[in-house]
Formats: sequence, C-alpha cells, structure tokens
Amino acid sequence: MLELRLVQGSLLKKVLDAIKDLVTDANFDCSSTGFSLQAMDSSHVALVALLLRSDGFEHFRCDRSVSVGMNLNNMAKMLKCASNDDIITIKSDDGGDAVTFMFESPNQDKISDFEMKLMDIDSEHLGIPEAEYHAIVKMPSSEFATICKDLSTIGDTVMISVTKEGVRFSTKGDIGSANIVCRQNTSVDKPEEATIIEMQEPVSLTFALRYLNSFTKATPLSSSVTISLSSELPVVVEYKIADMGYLRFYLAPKIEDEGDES
Amino acid sequence: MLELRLVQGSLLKKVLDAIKDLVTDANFDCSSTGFSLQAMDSSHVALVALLLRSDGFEHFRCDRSVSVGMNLNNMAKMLKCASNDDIITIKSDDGGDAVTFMFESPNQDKISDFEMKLMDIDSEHLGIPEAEYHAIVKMPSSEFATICKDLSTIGDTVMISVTKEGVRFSTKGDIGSANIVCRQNTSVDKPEEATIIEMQEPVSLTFALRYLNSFTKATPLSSSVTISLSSELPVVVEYKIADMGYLRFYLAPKIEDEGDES
DNA sequence: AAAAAGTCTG
DNA sequence: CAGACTTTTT
Repeated sequence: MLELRLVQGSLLKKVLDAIKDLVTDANFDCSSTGFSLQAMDSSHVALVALLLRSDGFEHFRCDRSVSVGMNLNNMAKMLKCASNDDIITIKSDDGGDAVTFMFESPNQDKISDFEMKLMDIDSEHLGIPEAEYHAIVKMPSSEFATICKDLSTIGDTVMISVTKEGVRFSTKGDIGSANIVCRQNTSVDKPEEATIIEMQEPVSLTFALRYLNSFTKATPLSSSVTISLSSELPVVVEYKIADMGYLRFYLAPKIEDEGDES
Repeated sequence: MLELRLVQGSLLKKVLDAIKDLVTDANFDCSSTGFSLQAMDSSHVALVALLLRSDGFEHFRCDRSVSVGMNLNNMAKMLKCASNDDIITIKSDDGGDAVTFMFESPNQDKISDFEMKLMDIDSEHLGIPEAEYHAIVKMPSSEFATICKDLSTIGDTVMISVTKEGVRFSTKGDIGSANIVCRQNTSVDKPEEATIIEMQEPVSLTFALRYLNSFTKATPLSSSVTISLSSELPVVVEYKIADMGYLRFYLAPKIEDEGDES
C-alpha cells in the first residue's frame, strides 16, 4: 500500500513537465525514505534523477519498497487536470496494476480521481558516484535558461569555462559565434539572484545545447540552478525542490576536437 | 423595418463567438418580443437556442415579425470589427436582402457600418417543450469548462451523475479513467461562485465531450452555467445573458452500453 | 504544421 | 482596449 499526500501539488506537475519530454517511461521508486526516480533519456545520453523526500509530504505511507512503472506523458496529462493549488495524493495497492492520482481543491468542494495503468519497465539502476567537482556554479535558473536558449540560435554546442573571473558560455555556428560571461555576484537583493562560483581549478567542457535546453524545462521548480563541472565527468545540473529534494540532470561532455556525431 | 440598438455590443460579439463554430447558417427571428435564434448544429446532433429580449435593447423597433437568414461566420467576422465598448445597431428594411451592422464608438468619434447579404435558409422550427428536469446543477461556468476540457484529455464521453452528494463527471479512455465530483457549495463570497444542486431524483447520463466543449465557448457570456438533466431527455446547458435572455444548448444523451459510432 | 488561447505591452 | 506576440493545443 502506497499513499503519498502532497499539499503543494503544483510541485509534482512541474516535475513532470520538466522530465516528460526527456524520458517517456520510468520507474518511480518508493521507500520509507521518499519518492525517487532515475532514468536515462530516450536516446541514452542524459540521465535524470529525482528525489522527493518523505518528510516533504503531508502524509507518507509506503509499507514496503516498491517500484512503479509509469508512462510519463500519460502521467503528465493527468496531473495537468489538477489545479495548481490542489492537494495531490498518489495511491497504489501493493501488487495492483494501477495508480490513482487524487486531486482535492483547497476548499474540498471538488475532488477528482484519475486512475492510470502501470507498466513493467526494465531499468538499469545506475549508482551515481558522489564526485568531487572542480567547479560549482550557482546562478539564477532563468538566466541559465535564457543563455542556453540564446546560444542555441547560434550553435549546437556550448563550451562552459569556469575561471576565477567567472563562468563563460561560448558557442560557434555558421552565422557567427557568441560568448556570454557571468561574473560572480553576491551583492543582490535576493539570495536567489546571486551568481556564486566555487572553483578548485579551472575547467572547460563542451555540451550539446539540445540537452541543456531540455534540462531548463525544470526552471519553474527553483529560482536558482547549480551546475557542477569536472573534467571528464558528466555535468550535473541541479534544481533544488524546496524542503523536499532535487531534480538533477547529468550529461557527458563532448570530446573536444571531435565533430558532431548527430 | 428593423432597428435594434444594443448598448453593450460586446454581448453580441460573444454570442456569435459562442455559436459560429457549431452552426454555420441560421435564421434570426425578430418580433416585438425580441431577437432570437434556434438552429441545429451542422451535424444535426446539438441544438442552439438564443433569446435576446426586446427590453434589453436601448431601442427596439420591429414593425412586423421577420426571419433574417445569416451566415454566422460572416456575421461574426463583421462583429469582430466592432470594439468591445461600441454600441451596435442592427438594421434591415422589410423585404430587403441585406442587413446593416452599425458600430458607434462610446464618444461618437467613429461610426462604422457593415452591410451583409442575407440568405434564404430553410429551418424547421422545433418547438422545444418545457420539461421537468430530474436535476438542475448550477455551477461556475469556468469550472464546467475546465472539467469538460480536462476529461476530454482522457476520454471522448462523459457520464454526468447527480446524487444528493453532488454531481459526478466521469470518463474512461485508453490511458485510464477519471472522476470529478463537485459538491453543493453555497458558502462562497460571490453568488456566481456557488455550486447549487436541485435534485428531484438521481440521474445519470452520458454525453459526447466534443459537443460539451463546443458549448463552453459561451463561458465569457456568464459566470455561471445551468445544466438541466432528465433521463431520456436532451441535457440543457444554459448561459444566462444578463438582463436580456439566454443562450441554451441541447444535446441528446448517448444510449448506454453502445460503442462510439465515430 | 496550423490554429487557438493567453499574455504582454503600447 | 487592441494589437502583437508567445505559448499551447489539435
């Protein structure tokens, strides 16, 4: 028996909007710790990791650890039927082949329940090693989204270079090239507007903008984003989910001086 | 001679936006009582009935009862040329083959007139019998629109069931099923936000969501909608037009246990 | 890909 | 209030 009650239902809606274009089907893993998901994108290039800790739910009942496979597009469709101020409850019977999403309006006048068939999904559960990162950049998520969108009008890849001066995003394409440099800046009104660069050593890596632009679908989840970089390692783009956990995206860098294999 | 002067011209614009997708050509019937229309939709499944009483017009002259046939898409096009705060006057000479729409800006700075050719339209004028309804649900029109839209992402038809507990909208489709229950609720700030259920006996009927979604195009006309249900009878979905009349839609229920013939 | 809805700005 | 634009939906 599974019964998870989330007062801020809009969080779950935003999570699904953020990942449904990247991953079509995935297993949600539920244990007493929380509700989590780990899945490769359909082209097996990027990895998505979601964690919603149990203490972020108003009510969290999970009798035994289970893995429930869902089609994320269908799940997103159903969640779209919840209002942003609805309370969402996820229910599933052990051994059952369906999950129920219940939406309660704040004043309890309208109660909806949507039932969805579960799927059997093979998933290689990859252990993601905790790594030391050469550089960690924290910046406003909307600014990161704008940079990725702007640069993709010029080129297909972005080189992210972190130095003491700041973080540089550069691209090159048929029509020209572009560089956007963001300096560290902590003297802002609100902490979420800050740009903070923690650098152990300079690092410079190149990524496909197509994937980064997918990741920025998570922008509504958090006003800031953290980008962790180490040479040879996949970048981690993390959106914190207030009081509950995170949505992280992993993407391997392109090897320099190599053409696009797409 | 026909001359109808409507100060709140935006009402007529909204009426045409609401029905032009359902009905292509129709006769408007004008008598000393008012301005009305009754027409089947192009697939002859739904019926539209409009009434604008003469006393809602600033000036209402109709020497003898006439029926003027118009192409509603063309009429809507012309009305779109009126500003929302314009005064609209409809004029037509007896025996003439055209109608004139005159738009006056509130400060009289701009006066437009648009002339449109009339059409000869055969119309079976159906007498709609006043019926007793087993259940009458009044609810916010925007909520009804949202429910119909949400459910149509899951299925093609909706079963509307009224019990003492409230009104239930249910559907079933390939990806799952859904139920939305709205309870009676009169303790709201504004009367138009109330949900009121008058039930003589429980009733449960199934309708094609495609048509209900067309009906909800009338949502801008009124903040609440009234849904009248009786077994075996067409549902009536009514949007009151303040101080003037109503726009009603009639739709026959689907016979239960029958597959979609679409 | 086209249409419709919503949002924003002038 | 309207036009344009963006965003979403079919």
